[in-house]
Amino acid sequence: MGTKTVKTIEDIAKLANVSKSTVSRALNDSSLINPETKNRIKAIAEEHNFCMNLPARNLSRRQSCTVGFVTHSHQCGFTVEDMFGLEIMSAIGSGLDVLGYDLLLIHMKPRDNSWAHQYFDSGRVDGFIMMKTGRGHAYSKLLSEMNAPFIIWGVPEPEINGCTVTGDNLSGGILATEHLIRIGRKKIAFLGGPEYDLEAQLRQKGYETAMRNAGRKIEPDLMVNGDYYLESGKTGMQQLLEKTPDVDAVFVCGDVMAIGAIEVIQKSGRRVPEDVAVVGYDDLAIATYNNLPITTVRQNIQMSGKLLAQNLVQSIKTGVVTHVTVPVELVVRKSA
Amino acid sequence: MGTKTVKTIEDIAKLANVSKSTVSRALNDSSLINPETKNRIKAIAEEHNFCMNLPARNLSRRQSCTVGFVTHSHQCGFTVEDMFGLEIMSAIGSGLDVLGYDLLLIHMKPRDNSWAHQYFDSGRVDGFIMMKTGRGHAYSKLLSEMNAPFIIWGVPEPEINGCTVTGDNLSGGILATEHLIRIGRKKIAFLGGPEYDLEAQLRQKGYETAMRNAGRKIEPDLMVNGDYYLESGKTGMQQLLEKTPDVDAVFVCGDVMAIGAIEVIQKSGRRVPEDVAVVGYDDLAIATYNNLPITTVRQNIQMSGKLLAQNLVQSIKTGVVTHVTVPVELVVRKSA
DNA sequence: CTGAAAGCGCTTACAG
DNA sequence: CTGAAAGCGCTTACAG
Repeated sequence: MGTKTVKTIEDIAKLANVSKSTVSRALNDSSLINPETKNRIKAIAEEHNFCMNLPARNLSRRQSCTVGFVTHSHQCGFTVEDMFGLEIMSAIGSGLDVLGYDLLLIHMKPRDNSWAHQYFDSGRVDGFIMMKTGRGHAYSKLLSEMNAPFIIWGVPEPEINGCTVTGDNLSGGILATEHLIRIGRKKIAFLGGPEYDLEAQLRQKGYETAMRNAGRKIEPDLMVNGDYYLESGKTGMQQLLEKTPDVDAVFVCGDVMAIGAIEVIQKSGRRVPEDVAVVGYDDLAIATYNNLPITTVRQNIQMSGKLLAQNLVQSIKTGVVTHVTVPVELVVRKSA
Repeated sequence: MGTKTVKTIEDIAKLANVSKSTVSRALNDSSLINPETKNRIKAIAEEHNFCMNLPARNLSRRQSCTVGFVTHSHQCGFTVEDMFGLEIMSAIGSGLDVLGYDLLLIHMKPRDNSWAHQYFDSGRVDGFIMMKTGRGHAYSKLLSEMNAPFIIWGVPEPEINGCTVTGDNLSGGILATEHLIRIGRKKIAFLGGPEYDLEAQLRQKGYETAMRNAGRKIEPDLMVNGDYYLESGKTGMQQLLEKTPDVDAVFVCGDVMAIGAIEVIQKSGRRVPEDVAVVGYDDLAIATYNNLPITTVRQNIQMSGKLLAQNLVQSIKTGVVTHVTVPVELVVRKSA
């Protein structure tokens, strides 16, 4: 509770000698209002530093102008998805701000699907934003059944009937691989994501495309799957080194795994990038801040956040379902 | 809008053949209600998957059950405060959840103080959480003038009249330094924060305390200020190496700066930790994920988030202003 | 224990 | 162009 005396449109109405209907219209820039009256009212509001009660307005309009960002609980420390998600969340916030929407954090607990009802049916949020996860389908179904607008960061799939925004994974894979080819590497390996992961699949496709375009063979011994965690970067790289000791480059599907890979390479007595060049993916903060700054494929996080915001709000307002792909770019640092 | 037919307490009232007052009381576990009636109503609500409209309840109760987490815009990339803040935000979310409060993200723009009015006077949030910044005082004053409850992550200061939660910086400094002494280092340097920063001051005091306790001299040549950014870790370490080439350990006031310091040490031809041991501060995700995992002082982020949540809500409800210090612990990894 | 009524602070047909 | 009135979906004195 503040200490101000002018707190409702009724207070303004009295000061301006009009009805609160008129104040409401003036403050909402209704075209029905006499311009002079409107300006007079606005001036009074301004003078008193008036802020309309938003919950009341929202109740009346039956909307919340708020969207929920769905996160998992971070009890067990951070994963890549968390880090990437955290960075993008910030961008989403800016994007929503200019649209007059707010961002609410929603923590969903492990085996609890009640968050969707709790936040949507209660009128707390008008829609949801979530990062793609393995269980994306389940959540997507849940939300569709509730008729809740939502948008997902991830590759569009037939089963998911909400909006999507994703990076251009195919181009990303090509860019990374072409860079390694360009700097003269002969045995270029691929350290991927989980098999079911569509983003990783596309990055792999990019890798294969670039290899073929350069007249290279795709060798199964040069390809291994990871799961985006640090540990899998280490074990994956270990395997690659064992199968192909003279490997001289690796395109790793995530920056965190790339860090693991670099560690293993160095431990094996090889130098990065001299003996083995490493390209990562995502351009997380740790890519820059790592001891050996990582050459990586940058996802345009600012633009992605903005698009997630805009397209979700559009979907809330009109029901239009969109799918967009955001361009990526190669950022050359020291690891390749 | 969902597709359900039972959406208001009035719908439930009809089904149960009672008034909506009674439904309201039953669902709110009022002691006035006949237990049988209460159970009957609850069963009906359950059966229809009923979710009360929270904005309406909040409007009626004149509260929002929402607190705002104030962040800066991240246009120019991440800084330590951002990374630490991001991690703690997640913990705050969990903490608020069990109290029935929601977390709203507030992006404040560079030279714009309107966020406070916009979110508080509009009834959008009941209070604020913010990370300590150089301009903490200004914001603190702003919020106090509005009578807005708030809590700050940072060292309490007379000018700041809201709640605070902070790590035990003094102990942190002692722990880090004692570790370096214990592992036999002779020339232990201190790479601090900005001079005005109270947290860094306390860490420095911890360093000095541990040094004195061990009968060491405090040598100005072994101490230099940084600003938490990567770059200052590099330049700071550079200076230390020039002033004291045989420095064999450094306590760095932040993990990001520690990464910069390690890079400079290695570039100078020295090994970490063999030639120069490095202890960081914060235990950010990057401390683990760094190429050379960093020995650091862990701030208990989970507990801190929980306390920030609990004490702010308490302050909202009762006006009580609290100041708490959270214990820290040393995490030994590879850099020292 | 329960209900009718007023109220939270807005918006918006409806009437003028 | 403006206002009186009903309504958004709850809560909570007040009366019984």
